[in-house]
Formats: sequence, structure tokens, C-alpha cells
Amino acid sequence: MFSIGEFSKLTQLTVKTLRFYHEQDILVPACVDPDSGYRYYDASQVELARAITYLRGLEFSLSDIRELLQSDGGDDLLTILERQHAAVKSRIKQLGKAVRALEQFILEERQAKSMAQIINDVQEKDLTPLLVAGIRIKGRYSECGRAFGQISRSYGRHLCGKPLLLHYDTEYHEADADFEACLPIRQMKDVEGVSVRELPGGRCVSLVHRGPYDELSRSYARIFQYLNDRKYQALVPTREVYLKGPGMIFKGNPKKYVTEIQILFAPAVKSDRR
Amino acid sequence: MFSIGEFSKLTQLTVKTLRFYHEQDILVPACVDPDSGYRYYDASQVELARAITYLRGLEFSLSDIRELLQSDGGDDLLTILERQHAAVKSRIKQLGKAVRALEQFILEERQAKSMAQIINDVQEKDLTPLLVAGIRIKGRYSECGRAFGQISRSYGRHLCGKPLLLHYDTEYHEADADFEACLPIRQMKDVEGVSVRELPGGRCVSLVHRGPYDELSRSYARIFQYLNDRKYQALVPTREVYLKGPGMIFKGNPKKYVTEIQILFAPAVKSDRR
DNA sequence: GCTTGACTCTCCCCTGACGGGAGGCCGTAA
DNA sequence: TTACGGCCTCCCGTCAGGGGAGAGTCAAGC
Repeated sequence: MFSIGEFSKLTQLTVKTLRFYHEQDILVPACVDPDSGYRYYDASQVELARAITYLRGLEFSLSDIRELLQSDGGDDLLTILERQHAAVKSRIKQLGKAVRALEQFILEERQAKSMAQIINDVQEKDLTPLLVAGIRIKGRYSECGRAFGQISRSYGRHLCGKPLLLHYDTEYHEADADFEACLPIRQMKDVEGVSVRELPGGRCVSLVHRGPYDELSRSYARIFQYLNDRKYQALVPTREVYLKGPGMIFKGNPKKYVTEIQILFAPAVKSDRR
Repeated sequence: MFSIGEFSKLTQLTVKTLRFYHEQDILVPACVDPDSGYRYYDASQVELARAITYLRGLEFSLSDIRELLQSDGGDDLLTILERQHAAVKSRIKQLGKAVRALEQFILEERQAKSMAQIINDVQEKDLTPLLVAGIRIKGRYSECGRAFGQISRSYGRHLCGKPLLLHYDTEYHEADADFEACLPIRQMKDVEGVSVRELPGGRCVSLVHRGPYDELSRSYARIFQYLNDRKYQALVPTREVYLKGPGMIFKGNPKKYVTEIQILFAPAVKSDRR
């Protein structure tokens, strides 16, 4: 006979757990001193405790375990096993989805972070063509949130990149701007009111802007300065890629927003043909 | 502004959940009528609710979500995401182990069940060689439980079949029986006090016995009758395979025990050579 | 203005599988 | 005699809500 403490060491179950299993009629001590209330377990119960631990490892609930231990190993055993198997598998499936979504999320965050660390200067680079779903709006910029929301609801898991805005205006308009909210997608799929197409690639100048959106004009000034110096001719629409901003989920801190301005250009006209 | 019921329909969150989120400072209504205590939500909170639902789908706890929503999307965001990713993955791994164990368990139960349904008569069949780990005992049969326990603890996941007993006696011994408890294993592995070897295959007579062990003698009588009728010569050790019995986990009901008696034999001497 | 029915409020208890701790009993060693 | 260790019961807390009681509120129909 073992006291509860000794039995606890033998079975790796805590004293609390043993008392709880007693209360739940799952592992009843072989004898209980009627005076002191002390629980005493015998050797055969070590095996039983091991079985319970094993079944807990199979993710059975205590009430299932009670049922299993009292069952005579008949047909119901197989039924219970299969039910449990299905339940655990579906839970795994659910968690698997979460893991994949988390991985995607982490990937994007890492990208945004590495983007945010690169140089803070005007650069030339080549853009590859990009398949996007877009909604064109004439009005206020504040309406773009609604457009991004609509696209992301329509395309869900087909989304594959950071949101961007195409600006068709050549000057700044407050109330009557002409712009298009776009999200990169993996697959063609037609949705009412959404334009799906491939944005052209090509040579562009790019500047990564760090800070709130109302300071964007400074970065625009720098990038146009660069274009003018080289007599490059900016093509509309210009693009703003929101590497880090108020996403679907987090508002974030405007000081930490990271936006990339991309302007495709035609090379200088006169001497570039050689 | 939406009442809590309307907002509940918009967000697919129950009223109870919304009140709970309010209490937890996770989704605070835009305004609360100071007289009636009624909660009123505005349109922007639909997005927030959607974000919370999404994060719940990623298996974040509510306190993590509160932290995430209040964070400014800085470095800690990536840390929290990675922590969560690791946690969910390890949970999946754990559940995966449970699923595999359950599958093995179900397989064995199915086998036992189909075995139990086949004919209840003496049969001849061929046995294939079988790798086993065994402990030989001279004493009482009641000691075999301990031996099975020891083997299964030593070989754990290498086990791959039903327990069996080899009887080296040619008559029945009560107190001084000579027998060996064996468990089929997948892999050679030496353990002190355990004999690992391949049991030979060959032609045998087999009889499936249904019922408690103290009725085994009736089945033995039938199988030896069969052997004698054909002048087959029984080889020792004879085998008892416990298709369904008091396992590591369930005691089960002795009336439902299923045991297969296997006796390898040498064919009759005189006429069988043709 | 009144009633009715639908809606909402707060408050309390319930889940599962324990963990933490308070306060008390018992036996033994210093 | 006191201290200590082991054991007991009882109560509360976890997490993310669910269920229900009893009371107050809102809007529509009469």
C-alpha cells in the first residue's frame, strides 16, 4: 500500500490530480482510512494509473476515460475510438489552417521589416508584371479602406501581396481624386465591380517612405526631383505600395508606416538612343 | 449605431461573447447609454470585430489579442506571431502523436473483431516467421502479466502485434509451468533479461477460442482430437495468441476474450511421403 | 397613453482538468 | 515542547464563454 505522495511519485501524477481522479470515480484508492481520510493505493493501481495517463495522451476526456475503463471492450470501444480519432483529426486540420495563416503572416511581416531596413534613398529597379484585382474610385482617399476591404473579402485566400494604390492624377486632388485600390492575387477570378488584370512591368524609380501619410509629399518631391534631374518621363498611374500600414487587423503606429513609391518611366528622349 | 443584437448578426459573434469582450476591454462599444446601460456599436467596429475573429482563428488567446490590438505593429508583433506559431505547431505535433496511436489502436481492435467473427472450428494454416521479444518463466501463469508489462515498457513503440504465450510443457502444470511471454516487435533491440528472436513459421492447426481462460481446456481437447485423428505430431512450444483479452488498458469482460491456439506440427509419418 | 412583445441589462452559476492556498489533523524527530 | 512534513477538506481561479433568472427598456399597435 502506498500513501498518496508515494503513489504520486510512482505514477508521475500530482497529488492534486490523484485526489481529483478519486472525486471523479476514475481512480479510486484501494482503501481509505475512515478515521484520518488518508488515501492508500495498492500496486495494481499503478497499472491503472498508467492506462489513464496513456488515454489522456490520446486526448480522451476524463468522462470518456471513465466510460472506457468501465466498458467491457465490446463494440462501443471501437465506436469511441473512432469518434475520438475523428475529433482529434479535425482539430489538427483546424490548427493546420491556423499554422499556415500564421506562416503567411510572419512572412509578410518579415518582408515588411526587411523592406523597412533597406536604404532610404531613390533607387532605380525593374518591376515584374503583377496580377491584381482593383477597384477604381473618383473621390476622397479615405474611401480606399472600403475598397481594400471589399477586394480582400472577395478574393480571400487568393491574395498574395501588399496592397497598393494607383494614382491616375498628375496633380494632387483633395476631394475628386482618381485612383485605384489594388491587391495582388494569385489567380484570375471575375468579381462584379472589380477589375482583374496584369499591371505592366518595366523600369521604375522607387523610394521607400517611412512615416505617416501626411508626410508623403516630401518623398514625392525627392522622387520627382530625381526624375527631372535625369529627364526621365514619369508614366501614370504612379504606384504606392503599403508595405506596412493600417492593415486589415492592426491600426499600428503612423510613425512606423512604411510605403514604397514606384514610378514607371520612359527613358530620356534625346541622347538615350545612342 | 447598432444595438448589440444587430451587431451580433453583423459580426456572427453571440451577444454573450460581445458582452464578454466588452468586459475584457477587447471590443468596447462606441457608446453606452448611461441610463439604460444599452451598448451601441458603430460601423468601424465591424472591422475590429472581424479582426478579432480572425485572430481567434489563429488560436490566439484573448489576452494576446488585447496585446496585439494595442501594439503598434512594431518588433513585438513579429515576436508574438512567432511564439504563437511555435505553440500551435507543437500542439499539432502532440495531437499527431495521439492520432497515430489511435490509428494503431483502431487497427488492432478491427483485427481482433474480424478474427473474432471467423469460424469457430479447427483450421490448418501456414504461419510466417515472427520476430518477438520474450521472457521465459517457470512458475505460475499469473506471473505472465508482469512479464508482458516489462516487455511492453522496454519496447514501447516497436511493438507490432498481439501478445502470445509459448507453452513448453506437454502436460498442464499448475504451479511450476514452463512458459514464455512474447510480444511481436518490429525491430531487433537487445534488452537485459529479454530474449529476442524469430519464431519459426510452418504448417499449424489453429482454433479460435471465445470465452474466459478457464474454459480453454475444452478447446485444447478439440484441437488435440484433430491432431490425433490425422496422426499429426504436435511440436512444442505450442502458442496461445491473445487476440482480445485483458490488455494493458482494459480488463474487459472475460466472456468476450478471444484467444487463438496455434500448434505447429510435423506431418503424419507413414503415408504422407507418397 | 397603454399594452405587448421583443430586446437588453446585470448577476450568478456551469463547463474541464486541474493548480494554489488556507486552515486543520496526525505522527515523528530534535 | 516544538517544529516539520505529510495528509485532509474546502474554497477560489483558470479560459472563453453558455444558460438562465429577474428586471428594465424600446418600438409598434391600439
